[in-house]
Amino acid sequence: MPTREDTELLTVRIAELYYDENKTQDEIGALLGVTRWKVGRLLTQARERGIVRIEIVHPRARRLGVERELKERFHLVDAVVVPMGDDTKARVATAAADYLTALRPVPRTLGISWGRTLDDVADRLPNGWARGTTVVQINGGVSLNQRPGTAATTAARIAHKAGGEAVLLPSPAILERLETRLAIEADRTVAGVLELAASASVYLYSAGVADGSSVLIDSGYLTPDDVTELVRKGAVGDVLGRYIDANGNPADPGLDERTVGLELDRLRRADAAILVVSGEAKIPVTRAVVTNGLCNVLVTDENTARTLLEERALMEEL
Amino acid sequence: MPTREDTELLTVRIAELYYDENKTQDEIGALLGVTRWKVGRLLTQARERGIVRIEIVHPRARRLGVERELKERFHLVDAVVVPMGDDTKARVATAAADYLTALRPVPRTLGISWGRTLDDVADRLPNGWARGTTVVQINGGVSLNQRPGTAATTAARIAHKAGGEAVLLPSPAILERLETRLAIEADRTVAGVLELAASASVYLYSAGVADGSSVLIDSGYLTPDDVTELVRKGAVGDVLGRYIDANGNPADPGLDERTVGLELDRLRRADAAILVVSGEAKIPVTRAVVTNGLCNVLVTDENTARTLLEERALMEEL
DNA sequence: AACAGAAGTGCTCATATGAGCAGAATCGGT
DNA sequence: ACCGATTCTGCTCATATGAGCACTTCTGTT
Repeated sequence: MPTREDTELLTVRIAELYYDENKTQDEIGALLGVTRWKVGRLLTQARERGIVRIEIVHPRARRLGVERELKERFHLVDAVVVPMGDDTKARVATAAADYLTALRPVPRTLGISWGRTLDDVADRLPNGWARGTTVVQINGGVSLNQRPGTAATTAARIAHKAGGEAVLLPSPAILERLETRLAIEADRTVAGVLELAASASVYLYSAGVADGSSVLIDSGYLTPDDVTELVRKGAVGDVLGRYIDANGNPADPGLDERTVGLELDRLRRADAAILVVSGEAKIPVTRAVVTNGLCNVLVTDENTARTLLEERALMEEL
Repeated sequence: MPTREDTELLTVRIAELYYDENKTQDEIGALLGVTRWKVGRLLTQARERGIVRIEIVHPRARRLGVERELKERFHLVDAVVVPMGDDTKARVATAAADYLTALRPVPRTLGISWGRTLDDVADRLPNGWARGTTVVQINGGVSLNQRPGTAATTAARIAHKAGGEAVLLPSPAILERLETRLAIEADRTVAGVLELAASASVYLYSAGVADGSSVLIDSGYLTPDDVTELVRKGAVGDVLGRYIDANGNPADPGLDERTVGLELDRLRRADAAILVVSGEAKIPVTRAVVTNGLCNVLVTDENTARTLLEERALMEEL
């Protein structure tokens, strides 16, 4: 009787002849003394069982299978997953730019956050990616930043490449007192921008990690101690400058009320709320965003995607 | 006009849909707005240009392409090349065992050398690999070895698994004086074995490196100094206990005349002279054997094979 | 501007291949 | 040892695919 071992060896030989030598299944059958149907079946098995591995090696390759799983498990409209590489972050940014360029209908108004990731995406958008799209900032700026103007230039660049207008949010990200926030939001300019932001159909944003590396610390809005305290309260990271816990709720409601920018709830009703994230550290925030409907399109790397899916799979086993 | 970049991206998308999503070329064409013929052509390109990489992942996988090149360049009857892995040596041994098992016609008499490699091959031969094949040792034994009997047991094991008889060569590998060698070869038993060895149709042997690691040093036939001297004379390694230079000639004719065993020339006229080698260190001997017709079947690892081919390619560029 | 050669395109047609199915072989439990 | 259930096998047939071929479109040269 043919043992498991034998069949496997036969399968390997068949795979070699088929994929390396471009022989036809018929020829292989004749050569190895099996029917061509068996050859076909063993080839299917070989692919299924991973003996034959077909890989697409390209910086712009995607992981369609993982994307499908993500969409299904997290009820997303779309997902873009790029394979890992030494330039993973760049690949994710390129993928986001590609996605935005291909997005139909082309958004009349696009709301964006700011940060390193968004900057990378702006870099990679081609000129003419849209025709006359208005780009509006959806969370408070970084006037205190060492690299002044980054937030503003990101929006300006994206708008410029679309042949459209950039609308900046002339406000700090976080204010010291609730009253100040209310006052500044009452200001006609700021109110107008926020209104425009709320009217956008598409949002593109990233997320920050709740640790010492936060841009909000760099920018002087928070101290490292503030962040430690936030983490103690359950914060996993920030979206649009707002720190959320694993359930997608503000980790510190008091702080949240002093934060200027789009309400997170608005994201749930957007045509496209596109979260762009990459890197091991951001997995917890990403999970929070994705499990709580704070985005409906996720652009990320394979590692992040798979981690999210694994955890979810484990949970379902209970 | 479509730029190179565009086409490449299109190719990647097509490859993903075809290989990851099992869509038909027709469907892909419709989906991406190109004719199905273009889809087919781009897929061919993708394979050629390495964007799509198809790999057979299995310890018993082989490298048929490299094998073909080896056969052609070195005028071999056959070549077996296994992919690298953490168990490369084991793979090569298994491949040699497979080859021997599949060899037709089944040899009535098989001549073998001894050593670690041959031992590994013996281990991996299945019971009943042949029916009644006589296994004869073709070079002097290792009576002085710390692990006594290895050489004898190798032959015995191979013979046993074939349901045949083992014939051992009861002689030291190297003698101190030419006269002694002549005397021992004149002895009826030894002469008989050598005659039988010369009558074999198939030979299976490995090769040794000319350095301190040589089994002939371990066995006490040579001192490290002897080997250093041999290297000075151009020795690259030994085959059947005989040290050869890059041209396949005895590195030290005097020594060669004191070595007991089959003449290397006999290998050139064998139906199958199967060399089994693995490992970076053995590349020089392998090259010597292979370029000088001292084997007509080579069983080795991918690294060795590719190195031999590259060198050859370089030479041809001149 | 004209043109030869190369590269690319859409097509026909022969062939390779997978889906689906009925019968054979094998398995596992009593 | 029996029989029901599953797996395996060889097949038909519809479909997917690559080779080959005119024809078009570039490209670079005079």
